Amino acid sequence: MAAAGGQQRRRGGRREMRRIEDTTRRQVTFSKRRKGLLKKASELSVLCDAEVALLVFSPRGRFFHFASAPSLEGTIDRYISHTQEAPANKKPRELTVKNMKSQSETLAMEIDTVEAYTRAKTWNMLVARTAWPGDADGEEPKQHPFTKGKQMQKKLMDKISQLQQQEKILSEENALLLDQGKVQHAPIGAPAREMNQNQHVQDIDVDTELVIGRR
Amino acid sequence: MAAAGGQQRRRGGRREMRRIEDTTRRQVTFSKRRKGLLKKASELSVLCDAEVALLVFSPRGRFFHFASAPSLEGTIDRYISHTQEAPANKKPRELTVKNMKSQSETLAMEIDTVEAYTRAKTWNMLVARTAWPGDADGEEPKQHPFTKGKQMQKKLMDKISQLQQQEKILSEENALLLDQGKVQHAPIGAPAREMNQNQHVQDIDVDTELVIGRR
DNA sequence: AACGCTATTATTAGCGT
DNA sequence: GACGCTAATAATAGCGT
Repeated sequence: MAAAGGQQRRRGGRREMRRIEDTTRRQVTFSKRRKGLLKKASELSVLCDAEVALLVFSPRGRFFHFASAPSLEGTIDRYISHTQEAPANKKPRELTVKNMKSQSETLAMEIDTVEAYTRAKTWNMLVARTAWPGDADGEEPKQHPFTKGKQMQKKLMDKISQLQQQEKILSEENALLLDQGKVQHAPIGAPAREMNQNQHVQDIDVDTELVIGRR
Repeated sequence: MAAAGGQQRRRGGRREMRRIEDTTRRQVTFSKRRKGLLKKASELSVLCDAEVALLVFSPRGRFFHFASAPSLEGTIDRYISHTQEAPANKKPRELTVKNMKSQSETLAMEIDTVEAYTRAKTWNMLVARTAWPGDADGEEPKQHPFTKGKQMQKKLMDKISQLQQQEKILSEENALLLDQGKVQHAPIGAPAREMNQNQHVQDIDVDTELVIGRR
């Protein structure tokens, strides 16, 4: 039976998982969900003693982030290290990144880390990445051989793979271009001096209104 | 009504926001919450057209991540740019967009490589490296069991739908970009010069609700 | 150890102010 | 357009299997 036009809009009901077209709603939702996401991230890190880093760019380019570690860079750095040193099977070359430690200790080092990262990233973009963070305990990333064959799932997986590839390819254009735009130079203006591990959540953009946490 | 002394253990009840001491529970919780967090991150990116990157290191050092952009590096890179360059500083995006065209051709070749590469690595990428929403494993040190029933299939189906959506969107975006060839659609360092330079109402002091554990 | 179930809270979309 | 409220779903802790 068709509801007589008076079908109220579901509150908090199931949402269609696709871009909200209405600008206002999208913005409101972004604000609310961002808050929730940051909270969740924080909770995960606290409850489970995990290191979590979250980066969010709003559609308008404003940046928000959360990091359970003292610095966002620290976690990113750890990630880089992870990718760089995972499998020894195909280690192309020792990059400068190798020298880059993890966990910043001083500001200078932090900056240095960023520089190293930039170089590493640049290199990564130019050369195919092959390092896989499969393990951290010294365990080698095994190639998975379908323990239990579920054909249906495999099919779906394949479909996903295909779609992901396409998605990746399509987006690669933007990413690649943008990256190439700045791989040329990575001059760290170094106006990041004031960054300390004051808060784990921090605003970076000028206009940003991030600031979670309490004063 | 006053609960009789027999207060059952709350299911899903309010949790104390501090590290879970019990190892087993912590691990289980980590698995569950990680899954949820990744899903949330995904939803935010899709619904609000935001670029989201999430990095998670388990206490044991295993790495999980989510990135709405094709590559995690891409988002990290964008973040670096943000920190390095003040919003006032405009970098020549024109060149970037310009390059896009010429790069598109080269890209075709790249794509082929990437495709092959991806195909080979897809499994691991999906399962071990990229923890996309729908992934529900624990901290298993090795590979993904990945054999859960219909729920899994449903997740996969959902993922497919999602990817199809994104693919469509990306196609449109790319088409638009390539067509116009000078549009400043670039989501990077979004030009917000006219945005809200004068609305400093509450730029700094906003959310004080994030404080977890108490409200 | 993992999966599924379910009670319970948490999150949140829409709306009014 | 931010804030608070409410309805309705989503997330999830504990437990059984």
